[in-house]
Amino acid sequence: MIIRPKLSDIASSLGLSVSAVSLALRDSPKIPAATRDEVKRTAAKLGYVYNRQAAELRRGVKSMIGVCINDLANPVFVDFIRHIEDALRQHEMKLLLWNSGEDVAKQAAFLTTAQEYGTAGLLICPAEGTTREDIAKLLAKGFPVTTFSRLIDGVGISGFANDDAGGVFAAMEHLHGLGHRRIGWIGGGRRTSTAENRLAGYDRAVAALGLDPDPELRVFCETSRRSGYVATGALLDLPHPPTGLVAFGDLLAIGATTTCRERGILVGQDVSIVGFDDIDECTCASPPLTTVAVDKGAIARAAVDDLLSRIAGHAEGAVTRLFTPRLVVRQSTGPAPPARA
Amino acid sequence: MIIRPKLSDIASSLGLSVSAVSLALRDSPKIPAATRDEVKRTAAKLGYVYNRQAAELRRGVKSMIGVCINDLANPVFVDFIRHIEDALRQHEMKLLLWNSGEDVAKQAAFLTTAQEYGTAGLLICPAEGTTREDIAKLLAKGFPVTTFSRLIDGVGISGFANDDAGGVFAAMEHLHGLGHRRIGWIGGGRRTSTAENRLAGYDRAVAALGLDPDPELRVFCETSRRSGYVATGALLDLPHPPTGLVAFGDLLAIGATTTCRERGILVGQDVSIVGFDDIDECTCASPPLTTVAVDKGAIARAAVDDLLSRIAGHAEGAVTRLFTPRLVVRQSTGPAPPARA
DNA sequence: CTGAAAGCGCTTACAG
DNA sequence: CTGAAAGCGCTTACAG
Repeated sequence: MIIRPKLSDIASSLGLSVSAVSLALRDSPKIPAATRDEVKRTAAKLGYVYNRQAAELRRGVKSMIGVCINDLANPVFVDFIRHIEDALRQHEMKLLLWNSGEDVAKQAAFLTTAQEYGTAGLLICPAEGTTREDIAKLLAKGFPVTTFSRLIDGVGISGFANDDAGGVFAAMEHLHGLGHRRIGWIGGGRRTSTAENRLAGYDRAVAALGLDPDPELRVFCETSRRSGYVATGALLDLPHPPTGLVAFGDLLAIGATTTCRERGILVGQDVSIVGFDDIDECTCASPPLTTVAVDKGAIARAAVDDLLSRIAGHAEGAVTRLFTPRLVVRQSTGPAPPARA
Repeated sequence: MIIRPKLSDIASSLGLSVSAVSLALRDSPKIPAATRDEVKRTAAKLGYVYNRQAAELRRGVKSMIGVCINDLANPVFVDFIRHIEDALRQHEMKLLLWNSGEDVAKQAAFLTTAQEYGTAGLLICPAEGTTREDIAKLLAKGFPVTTFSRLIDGVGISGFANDDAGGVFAAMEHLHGLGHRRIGWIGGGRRTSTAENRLAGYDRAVAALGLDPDPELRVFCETSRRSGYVATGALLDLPHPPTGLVAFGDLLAIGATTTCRERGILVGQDVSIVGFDDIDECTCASPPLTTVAVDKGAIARAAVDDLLSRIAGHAEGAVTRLFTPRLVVRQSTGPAPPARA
C-alpha cells in the first residue's frame, strides 16, 4: 500500500496524465465530468491528501494567516479569535494561532515561524515591549502586518482598536452621575496603548468632572482576577477608600467583587464597580457587572479586511480606526452611599 | 530591491553557488567559517527569510504539530496548551493550534487542514461526537494521532488522561468523611470519556459509601460558569437539597458558589463544593475552591512524547495511560451541617 | 572546499 | 480533450 499517495499514483492507477489528475481534482472544465468523478473516487480510495505546501510553492500563493495574541488566559482574546476565525473562513484562509503570553522573545520566535512557514500575513496584538523597530523590520521585508486591540504608533502599520480613553470616560461619567466623587482605578500596569489610553480616559475624566484627583486612587497591576482582588484590597485599605471603581478589564473587576464580598462590602451599594471588555462572565458574575462593551466583532472584521487587502496588494496607507464602545449598565453600580463622618 | 530574496540571490550577490549558501546558512563544516559568516551577514542584509515549506518538501521532514482542543474558553485547556508548547519547544517543533468548540464539523475541517499543510502529527482532545471511524480514517492514512484529556477507545490510538473516575471518587470520600450523605453532581452533560468516567466515579462512590442514591441529585449540563450557576439553582430548589456538591469542572463549581452567595448560603459551611481540574482561578474564588487537581503537565508531556515517537516511527502499540489526580482541600468544603427537621 | 544536477509534489503554459 | 516539460525554493548526493 502506498503510504502517502500523490498525483502520479492516481494518474498511473487510472492511466491518465498527472496534469489531467491535477485539473480534475480542482474541477477544471477542461476535464470531462465523468473523468473528474472517476479521479475523485480513486483519490478517496487511495486516501489521497492534497499537498498544499507543494501547491502553494508552485503557485506562489498563501492561504494561512498568523494570529498572535498576548494573553490566551483572558477570555476577551478567545472572543477576538472566534471573530477573526469567522471573518477568515469566508475568505478560505486558515489561521495559525499563537499566544505570546506578553513575552517579546516568544513573540519574535513566532513572527519568524510565521514567515518561514509562508503565512500570507500577520494579525497581531503586540506583547508589551514590542518596539517600532520590531514591526518596522517585518514591514521592510514586505510582510503584511496589521495590529488589533493594541496599537503601535508611528511606523506605518494599520491598527484597529477600541476607543479606550472614551470608554473609561463614559464609565466615569456614569459613576459621576450616580454621585460618586472618589473613584479608584485598578489595572493597566503594562506599557501598552490600551493601558495608556484607558488611564488617560480616567485622568481626563477626573479633571473634567471635578473628581478627587488623589494619586493614591490609582493602583497599577496586570490583568487577572487575582490582581483585581489584591489591588482592590489596597484601595479599600486606604484611610479614605473610594466609593467607585473602574477596572482596566472585566477580569480585574471580577476579582474586585471577590475582595468586597470577603469584607462584607455590598457591590452596587457600598461600592460601585465598572469593568471593561464585556466578556461572557460579566452576566453571571455576582452581581452582574456593569462594563464597557468592546465591539470585538467589528474590530476583528476590520482588521481582517485590512490585512487581506494589504495581502492582495491594495495597500492604501496605514489606517488607524477606533471603535466606539458601549456602556452596559448592570447591577455592580448604583448611587453613591451618603458620605460618612 | 528584491522582494523576497532566495538562496540564489545571496549566492549571486556573493559569487558563490546556491549549494554553498544553503550549507553555510545551516552551519555545515564543509564551508569555511569565514564564508559562513559572510553568507549570514549578506542574508541578514538582504532580509532573507528561510522558506521552510520548500525545504521540508525537499527533505521530506516536518516540523509542525497540530493541536486541536474542544473548548478554548475553558482555562484548563489554556494550561494544557502551555504545557504542550513547553514540551514541543525542546524538540524544535512548532504548534498549529485549533479550537473545535465542540463542533465535529469544524474539527474535521481542521484535521484536513493539518494534513494538507504537512503537520507531522496531531494532538487532539476530541470534540463530543467524534467517532472511532473519524480517528480510524486518519490512522489508515498513516497519520500519527494521539489523544489527551479525552480518550477514544477501541481504535488503536494512544491516549493520556486523568483518572477521572478515581478523582471524583476521592472527592466523594472527602465529603463523606466530613459527614455529607446527600451529595449532588453537576455537569458532564456531554458524551465524552471525561463525562462518562467522572459520572461513573460519582455513581460508584454513592454505592460504595452508602450515600443517598436519589437520581434527582444528578444534574447534567455543559461546562461553564453560567451552567454551574443554573444547575446549582435546580439542586437547591429540591425539596430536600444536598449538603455537598461535586462538579464536573472548576468553572461549574465557581458558578455554583455564585448561586449560593445569591441565596445567602455559606459555601464551606451550609454547603460544601468540590471542583475538578485545579485552574488558577480556584485559589482566588470565594471561598477558595477545594478541587481535584489534574496533572496537566505530566499528561501533556506524555502525550507529546508518545506522538513524537510515533512520528519518528518507533510506534509500539497504542497505550492508554491514566494519571492519578490529587485532592486539594481549600475552604469550599467543611463538615456537613446538622440534619434539619 | 565548491559547483552542477536532480528531485520533493505540485501547477501552468504550451503542444498535439 | 490530454500529455510532456518546466519551474516554485530548497537540499543532497555526486563530481571536480
